[in-house]
Amino acid sequence: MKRVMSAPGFAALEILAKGRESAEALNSMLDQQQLPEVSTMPHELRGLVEQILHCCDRALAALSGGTGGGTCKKRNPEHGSPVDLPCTMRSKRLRVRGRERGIQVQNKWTMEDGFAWRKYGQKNIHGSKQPRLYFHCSYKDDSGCMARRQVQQSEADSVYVITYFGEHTCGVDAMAIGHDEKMEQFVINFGSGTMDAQQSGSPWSSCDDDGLVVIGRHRICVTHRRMRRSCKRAWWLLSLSSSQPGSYS
DNA sequence: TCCATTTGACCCTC
DNA sequence: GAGGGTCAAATGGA
Repeated sequence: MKRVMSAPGFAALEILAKGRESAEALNSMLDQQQLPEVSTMPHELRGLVEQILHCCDRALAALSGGTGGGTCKKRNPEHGSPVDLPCTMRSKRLRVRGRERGIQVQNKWTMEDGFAWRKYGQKNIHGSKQPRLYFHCSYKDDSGCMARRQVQQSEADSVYVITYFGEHTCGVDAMAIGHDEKMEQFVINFGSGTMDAQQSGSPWSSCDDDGLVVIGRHRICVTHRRMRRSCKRAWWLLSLSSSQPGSYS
């Protein structure tokens, strides 16, 4: 996916770099225990800091036109083209050679992260009471986005442990959209009508085939019906997360 | 009718 | 062979 860097793009890069710097500073403060009042939950804080850093890295990589930072493993490019394989029985699936190492993040309140995920599997893990859930990007079919994640709830403290694999190449970075804007600022426009997402019930009923979403200063063309559906879900999830104390929206 | 989720089976790695 | 990851048919909701 080729991108052209615009002036606002450079500005966003600058802001993201600054945000990353701040997160790193916070991380080092946690390392040195300089925040005694939060020492009761450094684990969660560490997870959040790592998540912020990860998000910044991904956003920076996306804006820079790359497919991701050097820390992320790429999936086997052959995956997802089962037609190339012998189709006897159900043996047309391909697997990645060797275990991938993902980026692990812990989240206390929700498994939502702003991206649109589609669940494709669930597995009871040996020695764990909580099942592990498997998700891939909702735009996998549309954009060939190979981002995946695994979610497992910790038995002890109900923390969601989320492990990310691969990079979002779908170009829809809902995380970047949702995290620096207040819900009150969200204006969502589908086709002809414009309305405040907070005031109306759901603005999505007015969408047409040339839908346009405007969230704060961000504009996203949504011409694919399935994509609009995912956006609708994302809007609903954002509404939910904004009402949860401590959520990172 | 379309799409997301569920779930059992298949396949791979260790 | 055990355990984990993914596929894809079945199912249900909008």
